[in-house]
Amino acid sequence: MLLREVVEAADAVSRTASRKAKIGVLAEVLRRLTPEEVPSAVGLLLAKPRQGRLGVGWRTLAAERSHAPTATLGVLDVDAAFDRLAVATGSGSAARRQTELDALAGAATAGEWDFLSRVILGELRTGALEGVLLDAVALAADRPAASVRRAAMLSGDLGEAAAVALFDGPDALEDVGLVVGRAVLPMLAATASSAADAVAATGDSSVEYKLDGARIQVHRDGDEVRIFTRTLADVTHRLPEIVDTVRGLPVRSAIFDGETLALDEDGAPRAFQETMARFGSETATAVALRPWFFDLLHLDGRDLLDEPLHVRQAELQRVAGEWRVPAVRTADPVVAEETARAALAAGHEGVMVKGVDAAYQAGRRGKSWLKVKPVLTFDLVVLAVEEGSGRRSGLLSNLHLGAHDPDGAFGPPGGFVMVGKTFKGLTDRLLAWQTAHFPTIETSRSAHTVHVRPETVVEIAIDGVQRSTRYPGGVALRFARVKGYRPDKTPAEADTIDALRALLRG
DNA sequence: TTCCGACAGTGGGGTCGCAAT
DNA sequence: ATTGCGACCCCACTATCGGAA
Repeated sequence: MLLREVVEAADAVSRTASRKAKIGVLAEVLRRLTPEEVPSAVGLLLAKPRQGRLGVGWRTLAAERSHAPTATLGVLDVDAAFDRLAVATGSGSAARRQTELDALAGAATAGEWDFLSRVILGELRTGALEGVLLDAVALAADRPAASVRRAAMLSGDLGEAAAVALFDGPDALEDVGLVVGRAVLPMLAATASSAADAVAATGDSSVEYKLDGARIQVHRDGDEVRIFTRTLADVTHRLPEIVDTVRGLPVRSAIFDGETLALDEDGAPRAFQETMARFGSETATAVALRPWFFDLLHLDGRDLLDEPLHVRQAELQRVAGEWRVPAVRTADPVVAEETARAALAAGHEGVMVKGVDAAYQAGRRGKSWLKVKPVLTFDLVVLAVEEGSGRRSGLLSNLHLGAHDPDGAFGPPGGFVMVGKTFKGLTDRLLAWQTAHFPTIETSRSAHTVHVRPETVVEIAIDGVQRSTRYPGGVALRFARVKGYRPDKTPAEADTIDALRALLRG
């Protein structure tokens, strides 16, 4: 298939808001692919190349390039070019990447290059990603969407599931199952405002400590152990101590779901940043990571995915009890709240509340898993606003937030110290208001940023703060979002940098 | 007819490795 | 040695479509 056909389909998908129409367009393209084209075409349509990330970002793409007058590139030509980009490494690789990009751009029309650029950056913005494409595969292959979804989630690869659905017959699709050693998409959680509310929704529940680390999925098959992240990257080589731990468990084969984090000398959890410094490093070993498991998807030849949580937990307790996340089974909101308080007192993030009768829904953000974390709010002052992009083009979106510095510890007394940005929590109405308001108090303007007089107070919710080298106050907001503007407050009444810094020591 | 589940999009801070400077 | 880029950990929230109720 020609790349042009994929690009035209993507353009058609962009032009309609109707999901059914998007699905129809995509299904038509999928039907015309050959088997060997399916994984790369799916990679293009999801802006997730089959090869993974190509080591090319917006900066590398910024160079001016010339294009072909007519469309001759095939889907497999692009796939081959992506192969060459993905393997470019070592001294001189940046120049080789540029050469390769020049060649690809030169073989593509201007419209095709615009599309390929978005694929390479990983942001197609056509309003169709995994969810929509999965339905399109089901339509094109005339198979139940649930079967395609299950195959995609259990193989961790929609491209592979699509190829099976389209070409290998109904039985082959149903036969795609859990394989020890092959990563499965992890189940995700929705948010609840309190442990009591969460238990009210999930009934008989497992209330578990929510740890502030990195998600891990650990597979063991005999002596072979593999560890995957939430996005299914293989990080086995970085976590030898977890490999050893799992090798020591009394199982032949198993798939564990859990979290890993670093503890300090007293056994208290270290800051997320310290866990990540170890988790992300190829060489650091000074800080040990330990696993905490909360689910078991497979044990000694038996898939447990469809078993209720309490059955999976009983098996987990039996084979890896000492590595389990602390958990309390209850339907009592009072007990759930007590557990949440205990989790926080032990230095953890909050709790997860899970219905004990629910199956493991790979890749879904279901209502049977609810996360509960405390929310803090602060009144801060807007220092600047950035122009939005995509659907926020033409609107002032991302706010620069400052805390009051009455004593001048980080600048002139009575000034404001930037502590973070946020674009979250804004409704269309607030975006429109911001866009009208901030230019009226503009002091200067740089490329995409309007700097303003520090007189607009906004209430911001955060999960906490972290140490920062980026911001002058040494502290940055974590997961900041707008709750609403506070026209009733003056900038002098805003919360102080000291109040935020105090959270660092909390 | 109204409600709500699932999705897509919009970006946030921090950390690492690596190549270029 | 330092800097900039890219990948990837963590993540919240709103708008929208279309099936469920």
